[in-house]
Parts: sequence; structure tokens; C-alpha cells
Amino acid sequence: MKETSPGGLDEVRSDFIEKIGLIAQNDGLPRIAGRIFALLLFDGEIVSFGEIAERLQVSRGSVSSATRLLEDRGLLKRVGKPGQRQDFFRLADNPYRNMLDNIVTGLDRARDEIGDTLQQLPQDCPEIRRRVQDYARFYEVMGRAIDQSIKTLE
Amino acid sequence: MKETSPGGLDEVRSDFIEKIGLIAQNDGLPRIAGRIFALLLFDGEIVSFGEIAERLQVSRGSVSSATRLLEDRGLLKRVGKPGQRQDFFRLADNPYRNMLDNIVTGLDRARDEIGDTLQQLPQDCPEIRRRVQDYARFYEVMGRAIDQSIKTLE
DNA sequence: CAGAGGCTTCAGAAATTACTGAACGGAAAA
DNA sequence: TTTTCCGTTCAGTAATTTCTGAAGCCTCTG
Repeated sequence: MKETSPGGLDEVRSDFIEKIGLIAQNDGLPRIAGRIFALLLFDGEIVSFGEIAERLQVSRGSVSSATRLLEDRGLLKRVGKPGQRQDFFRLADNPYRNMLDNIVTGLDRARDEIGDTLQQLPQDCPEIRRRVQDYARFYEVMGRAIDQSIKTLE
Repeated sequence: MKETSPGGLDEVRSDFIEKIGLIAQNDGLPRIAGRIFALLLFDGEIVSFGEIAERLQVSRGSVSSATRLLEDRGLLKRVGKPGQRQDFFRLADNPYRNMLDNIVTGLDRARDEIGDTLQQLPQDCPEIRRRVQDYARFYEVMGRAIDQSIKTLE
């Protein structure tokens, strides 16, 4: 008996892929990017460009931009196969670590922007400065916490 | 000399408000919500419903939905003023703590959904299970880290 | 060199989300 | 009770983002 029985692995997989698509959307990524990530994560194999387009039923253009996005973020790796002209993809070696790095980068940027405001604030309004400082601290503390979790994860 | 000198406090404030509006948008919140939060943070005073609409040049409808959103998330507090029919707002007592709580809630939800998939996966595909488990662990570790940072912040 | 295969780019379509403004309902004031 | 003042709701509009599909370009193959 194959694993393609009704209510079996195939359904779990497609549910998973859709689920992660929504989570990605929630995190500000294109839905398709989440689905591709989920596909690679679930199957754990090297998948071709064309196969992604076919299995997810999306245009090649979408696959191109989504894979590039994921590649830039260090979530997947583009690999070549000898004798094959197509591009192939697999999960990056340390996708979660890279996700966390990306998050920390974003938090740092936010903190820096708030820091700029702080610097522009004259000394003679200490209450405002303190409130803005508290806000900056929020991003700083969260960034540090996530930075810490990178070590936990390894 | 008043603090309204050109290039002075007023400009820093409006820059700040716009900046936080964009950060909010980046975090998946309506821009207006971020602006309102920034306004209350910067001024540190109790501000009326009408004043928010006027100062930010947005419709009363937008103020209504954005303040409700921020209120639900525990970022601002709606208060009454004796002899005044208008609603007034101020920052919540512990806005950053509540922001972090909200983030942890979202992470927990994601982890739970992935956990559901894990439960549906038969035992005879240990590789898939391990990969999905790693993914769930990512959300779990991050959630714990942020939970930890709540204590740091207090 | 010609042809084919394959990724990328980009202009436009589709979908989602935010925002407005007017109508509504309720509470305070007169 | 009538009037006034406010906040909320909702239908429609605006703006943004995502996705598609065709044209373009490069590389490999024969």
C-alpha cells in the first residue's frame, strides 16, 4: 500500500503547505514564498524550478521572484545538477538561524531609527527623551533576546 | 523662545510620528495605528479623540478603528474626563510588555499549527517528522526567548 | 551558428487592505 | 422632549501588494 491513500500523507502535506503559506503571509512574506519553503521542508529533497511551479500551480514568474527572495534571506539554496539545465533547490543548511538573523536585523533598524529621533531631541525635554528611550529599549531588548535564541537553537 | 522654532521640536515630532507609522506598517499594523501610538508616546499627555483626528489629518472613522485596535492590544488606554463628552486616550501603563505578549501569542499559534501537522504525520516517516519538529522548535525557542525578555524589560 | 530550454523582468490584472465620509444610534445637555 | 455632540459602522474608494503571462536574454546543445 502506497502512502497516497486518501486522508494520507498527500493531504497532510498539502494542508501543511497551505498552512505555512498563511503563516508566511502573516509574517509579511508573499504567500508563495511560504508555500515553497514548506514544500522543500516537507519533502526534504532537491526539487527543480519547474517542479515547484507545477506542484504549486503558480506561474514561473512567481517561482522566480519567490525563490530569489528566499535565497536572499538564506532560507533555501539553489543548486545545480550535472547534466541538467534547470535550477534545483533545497532547504538552506541553517534556515532557522538565518530567519532569526533577519528578524534581528529588522529590529536593529527600528531601534536605530528611534535612536535618530532621540539624538535630535534637545536636552531640555527630558520626559520626551525618556519615553522615546524606553521605546528604543524595547526593540533593543527584543533583539538581544532573539540573538540569544540563536545560540539556544544550535 | 518657544519650542516651535523651525527645525525644532515640532519637526522632530512629526518625523517621529511618520517613522513609527512606517514601522507599524512593516509589522502588519495599519499605519494610522502606528501614528497614533507615536503621538501619544511623544506627547505623553492625554489626548482627545477629536484632537487625534485633527492633528493627524485622518477621518474620525479611522481614529475609531485604530484606537480600538490599539486598545485591544493593550497599547493605549481610553479614559474619561469629568465634564467632557469626548473620549480621551493615553499610553497604556505597560505597552511594551503587552506588545511582547501579543507577539508570543502569535508565535504560539504558529507553533501549535505546526504541531497539528506533526500529530497527523504517521510514525513511519521519521525524516519528515524530524524536519517538521525542527520547524516547530524554531517557533518555540523564539517564543521562549521573547517571554524571557518580558522579565528583562521590567 | 541556429535552435531550444529556462530564468528573469515587467507591464498589467487581481486581490487584499486601508481609509474615507455619510448615516446611524446613544448619551448628555437644554 | 428636543437638540447637540460623539463614537461606531459600513459601503464605497483608494492604494498597495501579489500574481500572471509574455517578451527578453543568456546559456547550452547540436
